[in-house]
Amino acid sequence: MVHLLNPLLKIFYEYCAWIMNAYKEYKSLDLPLLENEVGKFWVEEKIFEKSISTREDNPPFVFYEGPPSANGMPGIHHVMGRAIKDLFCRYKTQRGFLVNRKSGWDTHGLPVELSVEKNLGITKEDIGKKISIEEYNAECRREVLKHQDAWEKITHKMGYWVDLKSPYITYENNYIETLWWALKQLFDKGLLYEGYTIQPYSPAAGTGLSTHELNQPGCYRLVKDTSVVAQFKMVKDERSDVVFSGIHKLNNAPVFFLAWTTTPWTLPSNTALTIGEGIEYTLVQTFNPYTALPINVILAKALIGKYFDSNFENKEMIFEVGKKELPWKILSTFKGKQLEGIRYEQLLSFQQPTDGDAFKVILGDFVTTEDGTGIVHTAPSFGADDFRMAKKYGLGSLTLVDKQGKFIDGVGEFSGMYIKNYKDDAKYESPDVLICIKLKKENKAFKVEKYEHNYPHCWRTDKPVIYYPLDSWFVKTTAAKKRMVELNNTINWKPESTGTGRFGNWLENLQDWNLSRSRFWGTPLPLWKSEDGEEVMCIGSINELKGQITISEENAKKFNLDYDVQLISENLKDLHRPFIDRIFLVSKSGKKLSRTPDLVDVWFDSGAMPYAQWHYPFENKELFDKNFPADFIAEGVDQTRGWFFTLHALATLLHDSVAYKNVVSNGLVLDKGGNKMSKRLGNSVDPFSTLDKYGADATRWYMISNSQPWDNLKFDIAGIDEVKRKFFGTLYNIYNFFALYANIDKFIYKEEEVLLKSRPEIDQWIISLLNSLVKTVQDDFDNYEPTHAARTIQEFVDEHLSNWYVRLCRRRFWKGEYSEDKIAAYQTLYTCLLTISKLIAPISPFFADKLFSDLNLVSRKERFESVHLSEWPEVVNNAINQSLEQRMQVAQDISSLVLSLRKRVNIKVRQPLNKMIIPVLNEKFKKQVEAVKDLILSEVNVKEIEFITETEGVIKKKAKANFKLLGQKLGKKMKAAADAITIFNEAQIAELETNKRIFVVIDNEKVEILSEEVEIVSEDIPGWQVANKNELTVALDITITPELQEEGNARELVNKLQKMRKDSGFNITDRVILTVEKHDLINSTIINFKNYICAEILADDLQMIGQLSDAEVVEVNDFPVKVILKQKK
RNA sequence: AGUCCCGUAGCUCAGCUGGUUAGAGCACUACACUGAUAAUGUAGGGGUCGGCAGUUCAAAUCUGCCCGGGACUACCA
Repeated sequence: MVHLLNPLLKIFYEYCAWIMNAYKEYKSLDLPLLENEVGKFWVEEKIFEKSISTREDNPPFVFYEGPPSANGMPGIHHVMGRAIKDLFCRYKTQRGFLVNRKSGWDTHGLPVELSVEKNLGITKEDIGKKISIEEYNAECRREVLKHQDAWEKITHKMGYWVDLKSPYITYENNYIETLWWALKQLFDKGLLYEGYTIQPYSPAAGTGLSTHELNQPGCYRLVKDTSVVAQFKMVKDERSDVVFSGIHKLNNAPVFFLAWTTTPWTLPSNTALTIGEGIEYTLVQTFNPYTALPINVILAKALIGKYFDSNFENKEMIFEVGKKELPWKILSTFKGKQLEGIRYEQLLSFQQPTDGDAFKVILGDFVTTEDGTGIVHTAPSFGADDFRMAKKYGLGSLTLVDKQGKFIDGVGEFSGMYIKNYKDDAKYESPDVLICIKLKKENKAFKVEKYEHNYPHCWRTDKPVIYYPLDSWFVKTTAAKKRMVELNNTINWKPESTGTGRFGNWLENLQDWNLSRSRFWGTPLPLWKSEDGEEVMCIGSINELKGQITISEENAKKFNLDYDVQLISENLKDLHRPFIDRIFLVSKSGKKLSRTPDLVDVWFDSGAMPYAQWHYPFENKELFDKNFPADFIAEGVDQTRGWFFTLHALATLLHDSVAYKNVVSNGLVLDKGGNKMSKRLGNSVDPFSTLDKYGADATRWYMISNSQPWDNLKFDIAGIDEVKRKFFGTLYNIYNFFALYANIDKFIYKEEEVLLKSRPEIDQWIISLLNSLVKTVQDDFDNYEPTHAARTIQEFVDEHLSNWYVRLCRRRFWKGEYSEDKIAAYQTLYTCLLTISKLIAPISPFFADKLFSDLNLVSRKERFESVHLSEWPEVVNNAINQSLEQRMQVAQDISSLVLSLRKRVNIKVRQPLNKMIIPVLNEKFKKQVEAVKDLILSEVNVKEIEFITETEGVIKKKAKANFKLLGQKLGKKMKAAADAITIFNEAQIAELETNKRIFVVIDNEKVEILSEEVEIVSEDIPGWQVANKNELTVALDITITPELQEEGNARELVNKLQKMRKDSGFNITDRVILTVEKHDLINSTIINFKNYICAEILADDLQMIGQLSDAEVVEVNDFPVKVILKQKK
């Protein structure tokens, strides 16, 4: 790897490699360096482009890129999201699909505007005054792609394959033109309409506020407002008979609804009272505390305690102003439902609504009995809930406050008063207070008090916000609600719950889509309206607009307008404001139409990307047809009601189709403590430095394997390190091991494939596992379950390939002739590595490609220059051998048991032992073990396996209930039966085995138990050290005979001498001469194992001498041996 | 407030349609391996499976309620 730093040296080495036909060997694993190199290779050889061009005629797999805003810097969560997108696109490419990946940039919207305002030190009010809209928008255009280079850098660095050369950009004219086309489609279908909506509005700033702005820190503040419980007088008629009939004849006092408000200024605009359908209300006889007039009031039963003292209940009905003892008495109770539709007299009748019914009781689901009276004062103009209710019941509204925040004319003494002190008037009197005084005097206020609560404030002016109806254009999504639900049911959501739950519920409660934004930098609404509001024209293309301009030119003189058509046309090169605002059109009836100044919600921009990215339908019609709908999209779960929704809504409305067939909504990336990352907290992870340090592959692998994409990821750098060590380190070691010996033996895969059945058992086994692996991984990717795929691959590499196959086969690679067995070993390992390179390619594209190339450049087995152009491995079903996999599992289990037994009695593996004993309960099991006997014996350094059967009489059997089978059969008796079975004696077990059934008495009832309902295991061999795992039992003969001791000593000595060789820096092939000082405890070992020792340490001579000076001392099983090891020249 | 997700060992996560010793990796401790070695393996300790009820012969798993973390949406008269 080091040599790659120098290009000349690199060429030289590659030349050498070519001449020598050798696999590259590495000194260390440096992922970032490797990725850098592979990344360059991709660029130079245009691998990404080729991955598309070579599949030109294949079926497409359509992917949509959700456009990021280049206005902000990429964060680590983008790496996460893009890793998911990338891996499925790469996988489908490997599966042979044509996967086009057009990138895109989201360029409009508030964040851009805010950052421009911050940069220029201006506020929204300055736009059009201190700075022209033209200059402002030019600034936005510059600002928005500020970080584009950073985005491109991270894209390359993380190995995200997306076509950056021809991105769609939402501010471009072509893009906007498609949006207009879409809007016109909706307009023509009658799905675009103008209406009121209640929005947070700052009278002081004279602007509506987005919820985004309202969520700025510090906007909600604790304030003290005058609150009032007002009395709304009930009208006595048929509807209210239910109430009046409950009043005793002697009581002639009027009946009032009590409703509480913290915004008394909205009371003149009241048009309804809302109650809860299921809430219980009471009619209470009492007095007005301020006037002492006898009254009857209605309020929620649950809230009586808030206004009445239980001490005065049912007291004599006498009261004077100023007294505290307010007597009260419950006359009757009702369910909310019974009160529905009852009318009341207007509280403050300055004006009457003209747009609908008013002053009646309605039902609303939002009413609670947590505070207030359980009856909600409803002013449709000043509350979103109120507005919704008004629409539902066809209620009229009153908007007696203007946009400056003052009462309009015709509100009596309040006319012209500001509802809050917006002008910082020192002598300001609050109409809230004045209204309350008035109500008190008129016997219409039941309780007035200061109330402290949280109320939103404008973050620019620090003044209270009000909710105010504003003109807006809507998309009538509710018209297609049913269809949207139906289509949604055909979408494959990952996870499913997001689709059915979060998204599904959202669709069920769908509201019309408010498109209007009163901003500057965004797609202008292509709507021109006459002054009287009666005629509206929607423009669907630039050509159409040009045509209309020509017509309007002729009319310009009529309207007395200075109209420079040439200038206007030139300015059409930019469809943004302010140019577009200067255009006026003429309606068919000859009215002047001017543009509605609103912009389109940016979510419309991105939701229309399937069409707009191709400038459809003005161009690329065929291309669009082939690329709609998408097979796959992926974004964060926070986009559920954002992009996922707008895509779906537009596709449904425009094409009666889904926009995407499969969608992965991934979770958030949190810090390692599970907190949201934020710059403020300083816990955000910089993606650049992370990728620089750990590499993209390790980062991607970590992200994908650590948690399911839709679970939040607790991002911990240490986890990446672990992945690097554990997974890539292991894989790298395996490759290096392979390369080392393959180069020595000049294995370049030229020989004929050794038939699978001619290969040793262990080769067949790993190939079997490998094919099972391919199958699993393929299924996982097909089902959009990348985490399981990654974990399965990881387990295969770690547990099976490295820790079992390579470890057990090491000797096959470095011992002996270049025989068929050796070739089989090479071929097997090669196949595993190459296949793995393909399986991991979607997740870790760099390392995979390097592995692929390193193997393939020598073998030339594949005709592809990159793994990403290669074909997905085919599952060879008849290579999968379940019983082989099973018996290898048995071998692993037995080895593990023997090792644990050795551990228990503290005998190291280097000490050979004579035998182990395995009880066999059936012939099949015995055959299984015998097939893998040699592997086990060499692995655990034991000389023999002895099988014992019950005929020898040493096995102690135990019975255990099969809960699943017996539980279903016995039900309540299960527990007793299980206990009975556990204490079966040998005779009972024997009976069960011979007769295949046994009867036991449980709860005084005879119960038949069949042999298949019981598991029989041998858990113990009396007198032996045994270990169990499931049904498996192993006993170990731990007797160390003098012969075994000597052999153990010999091995120990060899081990120490090998270490000496290595420490002395001898080459692997150097010959040596060994001299050992005589010692009673070691002499016989050396004599008996002389040949073995010499062979292992490559000694040509071994001498034993009485006294040895200048000797080194090595500890051999706790006694010191003096030796001299000399290199033979 | 509503909708959805998550809560299993100190940490990160597996545990399928309920079935009896609740698993892995990291970390920790001990030991081993030493011709894949700036690697690796084995063993051990460590868990009232967020809490409480319920269904069931049997609940980490199913149901309800509650608590905690998160996301989105809507906001309080």
